Amino acid sequence: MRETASAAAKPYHHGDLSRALVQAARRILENEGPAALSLRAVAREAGVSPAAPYHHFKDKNELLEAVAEEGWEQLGAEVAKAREAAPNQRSALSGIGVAYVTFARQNPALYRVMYDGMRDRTEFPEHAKDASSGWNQVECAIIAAGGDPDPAELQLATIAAWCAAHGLAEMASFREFDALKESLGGEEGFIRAILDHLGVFVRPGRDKQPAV
Amino acid sequence: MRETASAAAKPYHHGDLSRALVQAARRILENEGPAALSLRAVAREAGVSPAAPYHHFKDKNELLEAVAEEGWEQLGAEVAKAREAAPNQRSALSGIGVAYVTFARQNPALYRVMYDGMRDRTEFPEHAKDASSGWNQVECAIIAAGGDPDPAELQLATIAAWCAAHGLAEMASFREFDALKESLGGEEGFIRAILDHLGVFVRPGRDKQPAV
DNA sequence: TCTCTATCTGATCGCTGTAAAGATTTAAGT
DNA sequence: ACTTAAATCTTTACAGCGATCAGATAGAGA
Repeated sequence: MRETASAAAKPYHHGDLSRALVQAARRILENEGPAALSLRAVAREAGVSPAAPYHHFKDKNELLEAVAEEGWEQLGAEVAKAREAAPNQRSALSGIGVAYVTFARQNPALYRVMYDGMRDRTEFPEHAKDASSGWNQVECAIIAAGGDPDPAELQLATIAAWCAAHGLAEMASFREFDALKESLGGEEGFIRAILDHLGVFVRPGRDKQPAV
Repeated sequence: MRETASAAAKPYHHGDLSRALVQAARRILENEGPAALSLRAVAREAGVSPAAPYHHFKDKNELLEAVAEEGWEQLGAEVAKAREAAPNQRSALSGIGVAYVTFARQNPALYRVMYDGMRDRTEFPEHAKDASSGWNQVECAIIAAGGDPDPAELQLATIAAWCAAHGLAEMASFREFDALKESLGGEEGFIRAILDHLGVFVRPGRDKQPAV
């Protein structure tokens, strides 16, 4: 039967296309922006006919979801890196926030695809259930930062943190704020200042052992 | 003589098409969602040919901007209403936050158009410069709530508040949070809890005279 | 009245997403 | 090895989209 699509060397007539399509899509996103991301353009970029993608994705949306999925994984990895790099559990939360917004700022087209996919749903996306997901990591960091929240409180705090980071990710692009950014020591200083102002990422409490 | 958009027999010249187009667009948005909002559909809904809109708007984007503009005005009005209804200056900020998110939740398609227009810009939109704009009202409410912030602090606080509200507006649609919402007394309780958690809308300080 | 200009229509172009049918390659069963 | 079934890719086609342009129409001003 078919192998689990994870291994590479899967020479067919054109290789394992579904992966190539996602990569092509990301290349177009980076080079030409979200507006240029048509299914046909992706097929063209991958060197196949316009109809070929339909053997791997139900429709354009499903391809975009695959692209978004990769984005969420990458974001999760960035968050994890920031968490590990933090000197203590409390500052970990702050680092996560900065990492999140920085990722969004550095991959604006990808971030857009990630959220465009979410806006059509009423169910929280699957990727949040992975242990390595950004969402779970924020939860763990909140627990680790102390305060021993009950489940409802934890969910509330996580939602709040996510709202702050996402909101900032979408607001940070305006030139209008350039002067303020400069006075705060550049982009990262700006991000940190807003997140600190929102307070979610610097909760009171004692350090604890890492929960994950 | 021109009839004021009040429907009548259909003359060759519509009378006030540009307004009718915006209204048609909003009707489509409410009834069929953002995906159905094509220029041709708007023209159809307004009863004109597909090319007619181009005599009033440079392209589709310009029409959407007009729709968004109306949305921002409406949002500004809701915010103003909430501000006036507040018993004191400090609770005004909280009321503004709830009004903002509630507006976004009750007009999701319109809110989407409003922000889709923003995501392509690096300049903060014009509507923010009006005294009645939501942005200016948040600034005034922050000043009125006390704390005497210097300009940079004021800008920071306003951005932070906006991030929180926008982030929440986009996160509040997930069913995953239904149980939490219920336990917090419904949608508004949920909104208030998150915003309170983020703290922006309940800053310390004494009441002051209204600044605007 | 005649003309000018703004507005609206109709036809058209290139692009899009998607479907259906045919071709080709790999895998499975004997 | 030979046949058959399944998976993959191409070709062709269609309807809808944004946009342009030449021409029809109507109201305003001379």
